Amino acid sequence: MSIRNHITQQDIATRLNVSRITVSKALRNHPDISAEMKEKVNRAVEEMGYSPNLIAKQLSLQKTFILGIVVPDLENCFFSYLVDSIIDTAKEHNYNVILTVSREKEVFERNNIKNLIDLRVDGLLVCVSQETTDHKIFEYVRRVNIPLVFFDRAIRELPFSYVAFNDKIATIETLNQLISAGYTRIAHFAGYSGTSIGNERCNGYREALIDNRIPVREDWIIEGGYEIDDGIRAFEKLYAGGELPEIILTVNDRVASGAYKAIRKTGLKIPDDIGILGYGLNDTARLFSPTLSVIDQDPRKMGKIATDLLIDEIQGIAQNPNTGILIDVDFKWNTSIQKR
Amino acid sequence: MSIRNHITQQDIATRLNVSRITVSKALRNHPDISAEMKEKVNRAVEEMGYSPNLIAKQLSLQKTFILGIVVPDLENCFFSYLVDSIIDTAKEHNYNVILTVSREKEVFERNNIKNLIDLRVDGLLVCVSQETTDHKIFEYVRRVNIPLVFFDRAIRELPFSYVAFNDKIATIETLNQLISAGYTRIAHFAGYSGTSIGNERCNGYREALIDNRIPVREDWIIEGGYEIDDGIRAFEKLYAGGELPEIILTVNDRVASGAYKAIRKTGLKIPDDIGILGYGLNDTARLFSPTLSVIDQDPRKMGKIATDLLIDEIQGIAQNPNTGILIDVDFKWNTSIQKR
DNA sequence: CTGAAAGCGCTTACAG
DNA sequence: CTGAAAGCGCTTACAG
Repeated sequence: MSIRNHITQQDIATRLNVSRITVSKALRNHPDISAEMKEKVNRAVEEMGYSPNLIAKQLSLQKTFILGIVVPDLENCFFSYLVDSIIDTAKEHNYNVILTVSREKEVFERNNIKNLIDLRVDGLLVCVSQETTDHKIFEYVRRVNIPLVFFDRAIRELPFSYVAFNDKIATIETLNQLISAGYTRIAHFAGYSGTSIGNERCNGYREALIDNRIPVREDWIIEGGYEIDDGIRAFEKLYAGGELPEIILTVNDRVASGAYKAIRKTGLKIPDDIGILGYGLNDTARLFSPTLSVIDQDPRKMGKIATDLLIDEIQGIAQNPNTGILIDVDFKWNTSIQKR
Repeated sequence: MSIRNHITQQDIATRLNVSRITVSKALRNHPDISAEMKEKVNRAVEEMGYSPNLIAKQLSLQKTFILGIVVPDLENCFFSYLVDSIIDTAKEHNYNVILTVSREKEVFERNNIKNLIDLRVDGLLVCVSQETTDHKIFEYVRRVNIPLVFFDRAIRELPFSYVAFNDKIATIETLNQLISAGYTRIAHFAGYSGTSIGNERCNGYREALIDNRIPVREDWIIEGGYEIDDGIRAFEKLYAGGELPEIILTVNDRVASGAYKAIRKTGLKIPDDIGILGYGLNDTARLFSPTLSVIDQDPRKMGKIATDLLIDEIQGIAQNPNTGILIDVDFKWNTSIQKR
């Protein structure tokens, strides 16, 4: 066991022959205290290596300047970028961040939130796990009156603010752009229609075609999963069907990667013979060769908006503690689709 | 401003008509207290929605069960995997984690560490920024006697433990394997020789060739940077040289991606005409088509080892508070290099 | 301009 | 088996 060597305000006070209150006030630059006393205190702080005990401060102020985060999965770069941006934004406002991971498990999510409440974080940022159906823990959050903002995935019927991407609109706008450029034969490697992400994107795809009076071919909507192998399987199925589209819209970059592999195997060339685009991060897209075109979901933008919103609510600035913000998404036309 | 509604031990005590000490003891399962009293307390906890104030507990225990992390850059998947594994391991031991990012800036690093000390974390995990030259903050950490473990990048002359990859050995073993398979013409797209990573890897490359009596061609060691464009430039330079190697060893996956793009542009095929491998994560490598062969640095392994070591030091179990651990690295022979 | 008192919510010897 | 006392290191009215 180690013994910590921390100087306290009392130590400074005894050295300077004043009371600890004087030191406390001097440190907070209170008008009560003379400039020269503050000067003396600050010098002592330097010399003695004083480190203010924030735990004690938090206890007496009933405020921690800590935000609690719950993400489902840090191995997803999307979330790590997001967390990075949350930390950045929090820091601007002098908040620290305790990070927890739910691994998409409802139990972990619940325990993490409970733990963060016990730690008396000033606010919570949570991206709900895929499993979550029970709302009890969120009702508890409401009851103890801790501000919470959902990001990316929200439970919209609960009285909390949320920030999410406008996937459907983004899909429609992107496809409009491609269709205006002359593309009409577009297939979709979809996620599962059971998930909200898979659904939103697929609905956007359908709507865009219908809006442009392009018939929706059900055999060109291949529902799979979210992994590389799903992309491989989907393309094999499409290829077996005989007739090929000009462009494939994949539900994420991993599925796109699978499609690349499968396409390459047939000897077809991207983008000459077939074009691809996916939802994802432009940074990841650039690792692809040729660079994958992406409906670019900017996690940093989301992190900043969510954090600013939360801090506004903590500080009582926010007008409405139940705001929903949908972020617009940009399309990055990269070299995986020929310009026309 | 919101008013928090937290139940305290006192609230439970008044309801049960006992003193707060009795409640405190019951909650910690102290032998002093009767089973039925504990029963009553636990029921009250449930009914009243008691959330123990960990801040107060930390203050009186002089222990926070919080680890402070400083990473240079969360936008690097390597670090986010690492952080994920740190969080996992910390949780196993009932520790929470406050995460900070230095953005490779010495000032931020120093401020983050100071802030974490003020927050009275029980221990520190830090990956030193590229800029860092001043050791003062680490001497301060030593003086206040807070356990610290360096990971990935360490300042070895300081009296702290560290965990790092054995890049040089890994390079030599990987090249030995390729050379035994019959490859002898191997080029290297190196990082900057000024950085320890660039240096270690390049030295390993040279040593492996020399060990195998293969002449080192200086025109096949192309020093560049760590980005996609550096990979493109490097291959263009190599290609302009006329004679091509059988295999290129790139300093990371981004440089490998650049090489893929440049190679593809010339019409050459991977792996038929030329093979590639790089240092990196196998997960990222799988996005490449064909899948990039990697000297696979497992960040999860590093996170776990570093965290276990730190917690051992916190709990006074560690034998030697100045241990150096070098982690072995595996080679994943994927489809970007033909099997022979 | 300086300080004494009370409090934040917990824990830990110690006494009965 | 239960509780009174002192303490963790800070802050904030209030009094002088």
